[in-house]
Amino acid sequence: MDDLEVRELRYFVAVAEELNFSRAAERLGISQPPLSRAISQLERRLGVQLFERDTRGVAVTAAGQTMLTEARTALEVMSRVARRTRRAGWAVPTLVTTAKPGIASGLLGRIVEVYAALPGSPRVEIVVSGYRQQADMVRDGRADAALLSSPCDERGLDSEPLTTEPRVAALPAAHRLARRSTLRCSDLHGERMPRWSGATPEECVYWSGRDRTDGPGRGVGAHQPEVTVPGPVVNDPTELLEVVSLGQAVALIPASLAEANLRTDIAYRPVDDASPYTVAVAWTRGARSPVLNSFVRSAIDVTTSEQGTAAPHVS
Amino acid sequence: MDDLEVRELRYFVAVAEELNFSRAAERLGISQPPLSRAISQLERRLGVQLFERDTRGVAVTAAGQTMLTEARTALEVMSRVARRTRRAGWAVPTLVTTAKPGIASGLLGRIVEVYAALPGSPRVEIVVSGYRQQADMVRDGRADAALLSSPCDERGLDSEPLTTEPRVAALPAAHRLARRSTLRCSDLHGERMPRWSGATPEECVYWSGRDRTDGPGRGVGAHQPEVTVPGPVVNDPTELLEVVSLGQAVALIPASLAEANLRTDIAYRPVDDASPYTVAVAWTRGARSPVLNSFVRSAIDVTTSEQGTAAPHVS
DNA sequence: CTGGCCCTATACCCTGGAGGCATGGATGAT
DNA sequence: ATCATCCATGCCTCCAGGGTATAGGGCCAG
Repeated sequence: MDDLEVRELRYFVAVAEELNFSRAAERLGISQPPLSRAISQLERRLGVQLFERDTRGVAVTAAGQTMLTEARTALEVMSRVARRTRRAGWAVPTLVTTAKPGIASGLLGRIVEVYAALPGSPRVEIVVSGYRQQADMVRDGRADAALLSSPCDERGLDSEPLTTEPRVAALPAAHRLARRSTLRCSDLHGERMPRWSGATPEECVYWSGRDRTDGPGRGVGAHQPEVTVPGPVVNDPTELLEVVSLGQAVALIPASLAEANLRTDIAYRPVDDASPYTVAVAWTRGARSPVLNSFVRSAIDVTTSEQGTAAPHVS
Repeated sequence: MDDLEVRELRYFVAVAEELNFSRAAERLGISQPPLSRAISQLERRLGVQLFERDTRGVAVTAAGQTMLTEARTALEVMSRVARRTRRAGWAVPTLVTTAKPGIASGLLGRIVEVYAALPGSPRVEIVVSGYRQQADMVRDGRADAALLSSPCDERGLDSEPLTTEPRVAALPAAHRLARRSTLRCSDLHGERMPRWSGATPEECVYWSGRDRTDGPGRGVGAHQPEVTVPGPVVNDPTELLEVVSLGQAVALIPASLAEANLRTDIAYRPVDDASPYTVAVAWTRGARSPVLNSFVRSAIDVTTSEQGTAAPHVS
């Protein structure tokens, strides 16, 4: 019968995240009583109890939990509508692409160069985005396509792999593991791993050699708890290597990065069972306009032609 | 800055579909002037012209076209939030499944039987749904899982194939093609094909042997126009065979249906290049709760064990 | 036990905006 | 020329979302 409104979802999410009506109200820029009322009305309309109010704080019920995830995606989709439409209305049709710093100026730049040379291709914009922002930018419509470096959260996106390369452990030259010629993920358990600035401590596990994404289909995999330890925060690859060199952490990095930074104070060792480092081009699930198609095609063409001429990896 | 509201999206979609403000307003249950104003405001807020009003009717601009698709999915997601949450709030946790009539009572019934016997499995409900409603029911949250018979529109869903079987042409015994031992899709061009009640004439092509779904990834396929002709409307398999027997149409049906209905007045002939008839279990993209996982597992188990003992197909 | 403290819920008022009604203006059909 | 059709504008009404004030109920310090 009655659909929910965006406002209600925002209110609900705020309360569910703050677990406190007053703080949530403040965050929303309204006062507390209207918020209480709105949530009550919401619960009454849905006929479902979303929160367990027990006088000292608020808890989310099971139903509230499912609503929370649903509401988050719904809000995402709603904001995407506006962004996409605005962009579609631009006088000059523009394909917006994004990637993280190193890739944006390198691979993405080359792809765009090839793509822009095609007849009929629109204006292309390259946005450099920060830590793991790429997927979100595509999801909420700020970008049409992105180069993602795995592992990352590809929910809601379609993607096509471009390059894949093994990952190696970067160790201080004097590290005990540096004497081994190859390693396994389990060898790194207990080691401190650098965090990219912007990453939460939990996200550190992404760099511990396992993919976050569950395998599709039958892979009904339970996650094994990771036992690497969050280490110092770094802003760029140079900083990361510096931290390793100082013995403050151990990092898993793509082989090409190791190649480009051969140093006597750092030992690079292949990690056999680490998930490979891949770069993929991604776009909104289901969006397959001609413009997007030919961009994806360009990305594939550029990487396959480069792959053949690439230098051999360090061993 | 300012997010759109659900109401605005509904208004927009109504106008875009009706291409007429008055009719759209009527459909929305409001009068025409507020609708005009709402759309104007929407355009002003987005800074994008959505409609081309040229005094006699309304046309959708390019930007409006993209907004239309975005808005449709957004509305879908919004209504899903409410449905899912309501369902999650039920006192008795329940897994809702759906399939079309024949499959619901047969395969789905057996799957549910197996699943319900598992320890810790919740209450299961089987909803019988009509023509191609299954995917929509999962998309909008009325069902958790569905058995889809291909070809069908799986956008927004994850799925896992269960059974696959060839499709055969059902021909009147006296039909000229009945003298051939095998056919190809092109042989059926120009033939009348029955329509399932509820299907639009265009959807008739789904039964003409080609898949609607574009191949994923690099398959940037253009659709070939189909040249089969919509025939009489039928409600169930028996009716379909009756129509064929009377010489009013020719149908492509799964081999098992042919097997179960061997008749002297109908000839079944394999069609070599028809896309196979497959049944898949599908669920909302990304939803992978333990409950859902084990249901999918049950579905796979049941079909793989049945597949081995299945009777051989007619030839 | 009691008085502050920290929550959320209730009561009451006020205002912005959604919607109805009447009408204007433009264009095509007859 | 007249009418029909269709979208836009102006004006009014009314409700729901929001603010302020306050009540009510646990928790803790003294």
